[in-house]
Amino acid sequence: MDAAPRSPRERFREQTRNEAKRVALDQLAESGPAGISVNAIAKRMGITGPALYRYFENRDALLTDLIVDAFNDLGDAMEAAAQAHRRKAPAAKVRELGARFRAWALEQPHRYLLLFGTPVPGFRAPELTIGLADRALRPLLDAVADLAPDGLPAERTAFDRQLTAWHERRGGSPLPPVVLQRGLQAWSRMHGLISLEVEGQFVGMRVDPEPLFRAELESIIDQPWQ
Amino acid sequence: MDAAPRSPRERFREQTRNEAKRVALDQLAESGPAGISVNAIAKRMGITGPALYRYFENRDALLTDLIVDAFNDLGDAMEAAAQAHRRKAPAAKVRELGARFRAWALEQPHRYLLLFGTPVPGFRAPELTIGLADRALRPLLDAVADLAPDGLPAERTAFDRQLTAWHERRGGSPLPPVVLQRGLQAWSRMHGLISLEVEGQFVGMRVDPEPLFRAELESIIDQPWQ
DNA sequence: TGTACATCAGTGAACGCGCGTTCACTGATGTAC
DNA sequence: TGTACATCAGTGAACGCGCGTTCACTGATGTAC
Repeated sequence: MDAAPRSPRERFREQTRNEAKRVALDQLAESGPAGISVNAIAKRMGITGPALYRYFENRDALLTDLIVDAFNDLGDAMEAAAQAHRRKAPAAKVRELGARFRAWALEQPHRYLLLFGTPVPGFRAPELTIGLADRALRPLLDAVADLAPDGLPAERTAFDRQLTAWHERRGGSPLPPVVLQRGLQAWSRMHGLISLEVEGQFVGMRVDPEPLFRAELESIIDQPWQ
Repeated sequence: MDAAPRSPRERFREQTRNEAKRVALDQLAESGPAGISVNAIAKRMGITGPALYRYFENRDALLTDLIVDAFNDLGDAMEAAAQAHRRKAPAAKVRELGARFRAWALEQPHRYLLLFGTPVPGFRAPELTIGLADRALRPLLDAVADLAPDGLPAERTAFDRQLTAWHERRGGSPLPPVVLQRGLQAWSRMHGLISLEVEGQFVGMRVDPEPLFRAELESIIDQPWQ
């Protein structure tokens, strides 16, 4: 988006900002959201705490940045995968995009939790994350929509209306409510398994979540459209 | 389990302990896990921080207590529901138990997150919670198992073996792996929707998660056994 | 190319805060004779 | 029933810690003439 950094000083600023964010992610991975502390990050970078205030207005601004970056990163990954598999059949697309989503989450679980986990206490995510989240999930929801046959019924219930309104707000071209519901179902099923996995629930059970995940994707693909 | 409190002093101790835990849950609801602080709880109770050390060895012991209580409470609720609906058909049982699970989670979302949410940073849940979690989920998994027809195939893959081993460890009588998988699927689908709901993801979308949840229960009931 | 000045990254001291936890104590409550 | 003693809930001071954030400063880097 932005043009390349202009002056050397600007370039330097950007480097430092990025390093701070990288270190913040390390802290997040090691100590959870509470570990993202201005002083701790600065110490790791070999500078003093107050120096960081040259780069971020305050701790919340830094946190917001991390979240925005993570959504963008996930969004990039999902769009790249959509692009890579664009010629495949809808079912195959769902498999690929689902796998990509899970892979992204497992590569950096702490980041996944930052986006979809328990809200960081005392931190109110800004409105803009709604749009970002939508971008990250859209390719998969589109692939699910492609599974649908023609001739599905239009709006019938109040719930259907909510779905349609939501879809309109995000600027989607009209789709039957059942399709939208299936999209949310896909998201929720993936999230259920991934969050249990990322939180370590399967470790104690000594069960590999991967086949479970694949089965959930198949269940989305195979589920009849009544 | 335990006999009634013996002396007046013991009774008093138990009262204070319970009040501390009640206040801790209030703090949890208001400020997240980080809000569960010895000093803050004591202040709310109108005593000083150190006084609480008469009742809990340290902060972690208090947290552990909260988790154990919550698992037991959920376990009680699920077993009571299983008892109440014991004469119904399997599908109806799954509906009732699923609804009970969600209701419990929504009644006290912070407690649900304490059990199934992002692990509290720096806090290692003791082994015993595994057994407690199992008790809480068992009635529902049993109901799902009751849905299964006879003659399902036995162990075939390495994954099947993991499922069987897990089920054996929890002391269950033999069941086909597909059935065990279906049970985990039910758990994961419920958790996916509930955790998204509890974290407020549906608020911004203005979509009511309740029909989605009911649809997920139906999907568990209707899913073919291949 | 050389000097004068403006910019700005980073420092170190300081602020008030809340945290978990220990310790020696006071004073009320319960127990034994 | 009355006294002597033991138990134990709760206090208040203190510990060291890390937090976010401000402020006046130093000194290096970049810019303009």
